[in-house]
Amino acid sequence: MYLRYLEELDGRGQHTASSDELATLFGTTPAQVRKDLSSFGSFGKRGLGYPVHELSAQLRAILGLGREWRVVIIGAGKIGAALANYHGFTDRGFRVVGVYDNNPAKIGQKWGEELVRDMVDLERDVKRDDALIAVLAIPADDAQAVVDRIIKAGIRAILNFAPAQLQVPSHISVKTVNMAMELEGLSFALTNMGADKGAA
Amino acid sequence: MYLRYLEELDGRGQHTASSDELATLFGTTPAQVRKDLSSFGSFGKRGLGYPVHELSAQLRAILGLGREWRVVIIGAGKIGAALANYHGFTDRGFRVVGVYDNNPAKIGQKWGEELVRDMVDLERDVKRDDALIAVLAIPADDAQAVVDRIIKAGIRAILNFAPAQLQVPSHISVKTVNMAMELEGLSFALTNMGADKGAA
DNA sequence: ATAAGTTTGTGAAGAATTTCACAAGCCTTG
DNA sequence: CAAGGCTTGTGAAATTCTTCACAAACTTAT
Repeated sequence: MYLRYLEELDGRGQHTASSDELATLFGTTPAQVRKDLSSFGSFGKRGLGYPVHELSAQLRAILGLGREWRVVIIGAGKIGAALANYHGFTDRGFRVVGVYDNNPAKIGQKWGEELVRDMVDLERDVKRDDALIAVLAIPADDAQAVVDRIIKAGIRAILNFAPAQLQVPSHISVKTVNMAMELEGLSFALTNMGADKGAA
Repeated sequence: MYLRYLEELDGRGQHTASSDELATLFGTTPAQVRKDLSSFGSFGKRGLGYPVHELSAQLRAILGLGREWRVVIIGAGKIGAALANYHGFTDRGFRVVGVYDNNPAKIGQKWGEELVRDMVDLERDVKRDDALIAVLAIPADDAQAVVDRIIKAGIRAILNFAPAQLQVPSHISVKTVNMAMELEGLSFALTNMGADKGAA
């Protein structure tokens, strides 16, 4: 989150930003900003603030965005397409090296610059292309079986759009995004407005 | 999250579930489960556990899922399409009452069961259809201007896919989903593996 | 009906996170 | 170069969240 805003400021040519400015920018407190950043190092200059451009670079390094990550997308549906077309994705060094589906009607079709491949080749390709990240955009019922396969093939992180909790060994990172759940959160907020002390 | 698993158990015909069972099911502790649920009421039976079907119903009520929420989708791209096609969306009572874009090439096109409408009609339609929730899937630069417009028209909650922090009055709920950020989190986890005590 | 075996709900303890507050440090001005 | 004005970095206090532990309560078996 810090990185996103810092890059925006950097793009506008702003050279420094104080913790106060950053805090109001994304809805937190100056103390929080300073504590967060201090846990990775001492980036600011007293009396002046944080150097926007330099701090951006530092954060990119911390996040491991200096290198290229090879990504496979599993499930040639709308979600995968949205991701692959998304600039903020390729701009960060995430390169799609394969798109997979098990629907014969989709296999072989053009899909952006790639062709949709058959899921049976998944393991082979993951190993050959050295992909470490997988985007999972398939039905919930199929998710766990596919996860087991790709982990064996060498995948180490999964961005999961299937509405299912995945069982993985502890050395595998999983981030699950569930759009229905996000909307349910909004429904809750709308339903309980006023009862609470104002949900933001 | 609780609701998702309880409905799954319910579908399998399971009548009760203990906090212990629920905890292992979605990776937390029994104490956490009991504390969480107890903050909304006293649903369990001692010696037996929680009644799966009844608790599901209670949670749906708490989340405000008993009613129909009318939703407008702004931006007739892949993300909006993915959402509208998604069952977990309509099944929860979220009904799409309009899809909007400002691209003349898209306006009037068929889009699921709806036609893509012109953004200039957004305010009028939101008021007329009494939509309270908006899904924002448009470029970051346009996001704030659109948000200002739809809030004036009566929108009270926003699911935001634009990579931008939205400024809204405190009575408006916003949930921002940023796919690039999720991937950056995975990149960080991969980069810092072993240094930490094993990121889950 | 009683006893044995579970499991909840919840105060209290413990851990983690956030906020406070201020010394130390940097820049600018005169 | 010294003084005044900001802003960071960080211990300590305050708050919030999680875990512990156990009495109360329910079910089942005999």
